Amino acid sequence: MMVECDYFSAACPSRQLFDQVTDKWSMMVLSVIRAKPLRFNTIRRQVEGVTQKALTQTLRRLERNGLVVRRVLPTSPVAVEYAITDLGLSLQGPLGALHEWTITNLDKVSEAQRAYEA
Amino acid sequence: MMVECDYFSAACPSRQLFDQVTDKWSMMVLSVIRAKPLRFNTIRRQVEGVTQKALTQTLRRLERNGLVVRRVLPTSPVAVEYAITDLGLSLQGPLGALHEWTITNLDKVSEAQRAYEA
DNA sequence: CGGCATCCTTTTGGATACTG
DNA sequence: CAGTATCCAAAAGGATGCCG
Repeated sequence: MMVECDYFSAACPSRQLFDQVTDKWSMMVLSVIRAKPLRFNTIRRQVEGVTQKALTQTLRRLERNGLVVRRVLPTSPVAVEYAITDLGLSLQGPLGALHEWTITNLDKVSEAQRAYEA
Repeated sequence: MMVECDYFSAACPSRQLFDQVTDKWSMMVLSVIRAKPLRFNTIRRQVEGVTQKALTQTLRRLERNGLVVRRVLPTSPVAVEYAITDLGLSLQGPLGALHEWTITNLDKVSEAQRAYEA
């Protein structure tokens, strides 16, 4: 079933989802766990600049939205693994394209910024 | 020239650009002015929920990044028109794809959310 | 009409300490 | 190791008033 949704309506539920998937850290987290599931502190080390608090929040939201699954491994001490889901993988396409855009157009944007200051 | 940029490095300039183009209002503003240039208050009315302050900030940033051009029409009282640039148009592809994703996967996400609460 | 400036409230973010 | 809880600083957001 397709949800009825006006792109510009404040009530449109896809607006909120859009905000969540374009979150500052979500894209990077999804990327680092794409190849294989990773543990909390491994992700933390790879995503430079993320705090423990922010990473926890990001992972919870990703999990809640079905983009990531959390698995507790019964070792001692416990290990926790985060894996990307099929839904998460399907998001990577659009997200990657957007990131590609930022890379390829960084120069044009920088130039525009210099022009703007003048 | 392609910028050297490590996706996960905190110093990577594309990170900041990514944050800016995935801004809450940017996508909607770019969409509404896509067909033809619009004036400030017209945009404001179409993008439901945006405040005057937020719209001003969004437009300034879009302009600064070269995605939008601001034109002052010498009428009385003055009219100000915002038009999308070629760079802005090139961003619409990836941005639109991402928005498409949110629409088509809203159901799956909602289902995941229900599952998560349980 | 299209803003900018100010004020104030609310949200977010970082740092630190503590726990199973 | 993988968090939660707390506290404080910083940033964002809304409301209002004013101006060219």
